[in-house]
Amino acid sequence: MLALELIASRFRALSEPMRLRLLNLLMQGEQTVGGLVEASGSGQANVSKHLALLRDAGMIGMRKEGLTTVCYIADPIVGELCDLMCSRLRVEMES
Amino acid sequence: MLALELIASRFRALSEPMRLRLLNLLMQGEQTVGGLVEASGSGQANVSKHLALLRDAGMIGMRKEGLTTVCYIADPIVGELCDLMCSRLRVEMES
DNA sequence: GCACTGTATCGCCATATAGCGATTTAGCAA
DNA sequence: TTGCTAAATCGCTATATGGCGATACAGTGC
Repeated sequence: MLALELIASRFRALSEPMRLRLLNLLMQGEQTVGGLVEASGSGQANVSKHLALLRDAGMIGMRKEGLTTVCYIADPIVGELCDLMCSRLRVEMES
Repeated sequence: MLALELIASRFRALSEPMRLRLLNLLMQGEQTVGGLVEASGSGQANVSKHLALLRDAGMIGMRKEGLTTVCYIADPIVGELCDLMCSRLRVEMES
């Protein structure tokens, strides 16, 4: 895959509100898929698909623990990118 | 618009290879739409649409100069985000 | 007025994907 | 084995969007 496509695909992983919500929840600590379903207010199938996409993008990790699957932030870039974007938006709001 | 949707829409603006290419070209200095069409190797209609999207996302600015339209990077976040993503990808490649 | 040029926009098609319910799969326990 | 639960996957629909050619619009010069 070309570099630009790789970069674009990672930005695309951050381009859905529901995925940002899931990442935000995970930034408070690791959680099970079920916990994320409940906390996000979305359907189980959707959350599962979004999490798989985030995993494929390398942003989160998942480990099986018996019946449940635990998710956690795997890429430190996630917080940095969101902080950068958020602080920039704050600047624009104020001006 | 909710904050998460705003943030998501800005990441989405960065989620297409062609738009990253246009931004990369503009990081070398401002250019006309026609110059970007030629340099990008894409069609005029597509480039125009991508540029309009980037403008709506606040990432570039455009000013009319006679017949031509000159585009320029308007948001300093563009370079930072791409640098961050690129350096992170380099780290992953090496490991 | 007319012609020419640079952009923007339109109409179309193909693809991607978010969301939903239903189903399947995997692991645990009786 | 059977049942139960958590998660993944399937099938589907609706929507969004990238790319294309054609067209419309706007600014310049004749």
